[in-house]
Amino acid sequence: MVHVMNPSEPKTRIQRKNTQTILDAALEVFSRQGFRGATLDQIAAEAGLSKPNLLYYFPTKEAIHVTLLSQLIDIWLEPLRQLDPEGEPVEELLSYVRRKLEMSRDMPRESRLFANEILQGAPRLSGTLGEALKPLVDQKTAVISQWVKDGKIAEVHPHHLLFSIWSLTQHYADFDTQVRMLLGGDNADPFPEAERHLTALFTRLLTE
Amino acid sequence: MVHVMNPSEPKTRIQRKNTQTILDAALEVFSRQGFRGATLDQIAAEAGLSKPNLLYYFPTKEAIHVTLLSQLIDIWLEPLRQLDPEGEPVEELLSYVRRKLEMSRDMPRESRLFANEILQGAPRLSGTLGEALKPLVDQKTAVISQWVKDGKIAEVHPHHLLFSIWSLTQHYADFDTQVRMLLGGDNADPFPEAERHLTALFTRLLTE
DNA sequence: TCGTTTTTTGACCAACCGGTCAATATCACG
DNA sequence: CGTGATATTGACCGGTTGGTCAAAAAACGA
Repeated sequence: MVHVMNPSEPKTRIQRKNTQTILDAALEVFSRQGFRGATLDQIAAEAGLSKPNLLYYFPTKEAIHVTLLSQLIDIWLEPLRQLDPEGEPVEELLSYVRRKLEMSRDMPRESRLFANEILQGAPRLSGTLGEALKPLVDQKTAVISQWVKDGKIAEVHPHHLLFSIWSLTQHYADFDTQVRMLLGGDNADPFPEAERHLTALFTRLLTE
Repeated sequence: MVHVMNPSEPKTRIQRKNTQTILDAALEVFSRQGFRGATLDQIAAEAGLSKPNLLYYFPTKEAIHVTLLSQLIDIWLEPLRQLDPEGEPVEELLSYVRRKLEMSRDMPRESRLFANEILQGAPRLSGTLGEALKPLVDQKTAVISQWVKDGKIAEVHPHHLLFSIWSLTQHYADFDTQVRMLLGGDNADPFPEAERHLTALFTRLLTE
């Protein structure tokens, strides 16, 4: 057998290191160029490996992409999973916003990879989206809906509340170029101010 | 001279029609695939023309893309230009939100084209962005800043307020696939509910 | 109508693309 | 050390891509 089929359980130390190097380089390139726009040569150069060497660890270009996306889904949904139905509603939602914003700050490439995929109509993600994302969202919107009914938070449409949280937080990763250009010449970190802004925004929205 | 150099002033009726057909097809393809992911064959097929015929009207693939982007900038900034410093602050900002949301509904391809370009680091747009977008944003944030000082709207960071408006409204175009998937099996139009949601959100944010 | 200009296209090209393969280099281990 | 398994690579391949060109077709104007 030539290709490492299960990257999460590589046999040797070298395999573990190189599969990780490749995935990291591929994340960099795919997140900027999209699937079709990225080339194996770009990924190989970014990884410091030769192109045939890439294809020693992954059978195809698409296999690299699929591996990245399937790893992404779990990471991506984790903050929403942590939303606790038993917690204090406003504080739970504000914590969720904070966690999502931290992910935009610390994992902007993952955010862009996801954005690229959705922009293209989610051709390689629609399956996973329906299986993993939708059930979780249905479950959590039901929780939010109950919070509204109980008068614990102001009246909001649960789905559109989630859309708002996603769009506002991911904007700072996906549109980073525009954000930094408009916030002035000094390359100050926009995230502290973003956190204050979003905290105020959602506090006013949820407590009315 | 072979190529039509100024598409806004074509000589003949055929040129006007075909340049427009090409730009429309290119918008469809570029907005989904990004610049590198799109091919001239795809655009030609979408336009119902032959590939050499495309290159009779535009010298290169990049020229088509640049033409689209430069046309886009004007359309894209128009709603912000209409923000009237003399108007009623809250109503002005809510109208701006409404105009941006209408653009997401009526021009989703333009929104995705813009998103794709920023995601890639705005390599073909950074110039125009600095010349056209930044001055306008500086001017309008000053207006918003004054509104805050005068106590006409609640305290908000002007730049981040604009980022919020952009991300929330454009989300419904750029992430349309995800939005429709999560809002349930029936393909109901999400925009009426989105407008109610965003109106409530910004009303609560701005009037505190 | 006929000659000129504009438009369209089939055939073609060099560069690039994802992927293969046999040969080579390196590693792990008794 | 030696030897088998693992890892790496240069050379190569067929298909695709952006772009060219000369010739044909269509539109236009007198």
